[in-house]
Amino acid sequence: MRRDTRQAILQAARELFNRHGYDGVSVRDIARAAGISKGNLTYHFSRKEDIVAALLESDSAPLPPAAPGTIRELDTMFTDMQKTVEAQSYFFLHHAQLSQISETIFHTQSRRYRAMLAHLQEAFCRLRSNGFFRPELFSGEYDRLINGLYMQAVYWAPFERLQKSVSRRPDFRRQVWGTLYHLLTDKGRAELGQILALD
Amino acid sequence: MRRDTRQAILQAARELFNRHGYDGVSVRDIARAAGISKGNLTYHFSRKEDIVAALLESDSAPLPPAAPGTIRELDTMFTDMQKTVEAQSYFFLHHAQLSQISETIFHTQSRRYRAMLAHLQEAFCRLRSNGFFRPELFSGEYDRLINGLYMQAVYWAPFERLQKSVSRRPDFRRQVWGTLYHLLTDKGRAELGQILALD
DNA sequence: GTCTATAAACCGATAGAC
DNA sequence: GTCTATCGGTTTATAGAC
Repeated sequence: MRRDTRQAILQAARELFNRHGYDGVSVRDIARAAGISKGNLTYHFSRKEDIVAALLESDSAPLPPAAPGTIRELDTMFTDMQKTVEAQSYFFLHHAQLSQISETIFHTQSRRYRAMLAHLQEAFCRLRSNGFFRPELFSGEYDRLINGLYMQAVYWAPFERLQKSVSRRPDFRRQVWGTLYHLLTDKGRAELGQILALD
Repeated sequence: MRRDTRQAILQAARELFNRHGYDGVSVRDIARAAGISKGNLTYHFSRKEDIVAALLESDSAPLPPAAPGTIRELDTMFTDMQKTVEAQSYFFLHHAQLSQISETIFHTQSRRYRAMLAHLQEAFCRLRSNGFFRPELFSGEYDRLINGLYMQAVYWAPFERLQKSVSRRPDFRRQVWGTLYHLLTDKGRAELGQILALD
C-alpha cells in the first residue's frame, strides 16, 4: 500500500546515522524509527550496507553548473555548504567509518570531495578576475586556502560543540569570512560589509 | 607477576582504537593483541569504557610551560601537534564517538582542546610582539586563524587520505605555513625561508 | 593474576505465514 | 508488502577453577 516505505526508511536511517554513525545504529533501530518491522525493512534492503549506499545515491546531488562569481554568491554558497554538511553529517563526519564498509563508498566520498574542491577553485578564480580578491602572493596560495576552507566547512559543527562551554557564541559564517578577510580587495571588503550589515 | 600487563593492554588498545575507532574494536580484539586472555583483561578493566578512560588519562600530558616565541619554535610545535594527533587519533578523530560514551570523556576532550587553544593564542601574541607576525586587521582575526589551524592539525591526516588519488603529495607543514604566510612580517618571512630551505 | 567457561543480550540475515 | 519467528554469530560482562 504505502509506496513511501522506502523513503521513510531512508529518512529514518539518515537521521540516526547522522547522530550515531553507521556502527552506532542497528537495523532494528532504523525499523523502529521508521515505524515498520525489521522483516519489512529487510524486504526493501536485504543488507545494512544497501541502506547507506541508497542514502548516498539519493543525497549526491550535482553541484550547480556555475561557481560563485560575486561576494554575495560566495556567501550563499558557504551557507549552503554548512546546511549540506549538517543534513548529511553521516557522510562527512563519519567518512573514515563509511570508507571501511566498501570501496564503492570510499570512491563516492573521494569523488564528491574533488568535485567540491574544483568548484571552489573555479569560484576563487572568478572572484579574483572580478576584482573581489587579490592575486596570489605565491603559487598555490589559494589551493591551501581552499583546503582549509573545506575542512572548516566539514568539521566546524563538531568543533563548535567541543568548545560550547566558551562564552562567546561561535558562528561559521563569521569564522570563514574572518579567515578570508585579508584576501579581499577594497572592492571585496566594501561588498562584504554591506552583506554582513544586513543581518 | 608481570606488572606491565596493564601497560600492554593500554598500548594494544591505543593502536586498535586509532585504526578502527571505539566501536570497531572489541574487548576480545584488545586481549588478543595484548597477548592475554579476555578474562584477564576484565580483571584489570571491568568495563570497556574504563579502558578508554585510562587511556585518556595516560595520554593527557600537560603542554610545555612556555608557548613558542620564534618561527622555529612554532614550526617545531606544528610538527609535534601533528605527531600527537597521529599517535592519538582515537582521541582526536573519534571525539564525537567518544563523547557519547560518557560525560567525563567529553569534558576531558573539551579541557584539552581549550588548553591547546590558549597555548596557541599565547604563542601568536608573543610572535606578534616579537615582530614575526603583523598586527590584527580586525579584532579577533588571530582567534579565527587559530580555530582554523587547530582544525587543520586534527583533520589533515584523514583529509589527506581522502584526496590520495590527487597527484601532488600534500604535506601538513606546507599546508599550514601556506595559510599563515600572508600574516608574516618581512622579518618573519626571512626566518621561515631559512627554515624551509634546510629540508 | 591468569585462565576457561558461560550467561545474557544484541547483531545482521533468513524463512515462511498471511 | 508486511509481519512474526528464529538461526548463527558476536558482543560485554560474570563466575569460578587454578
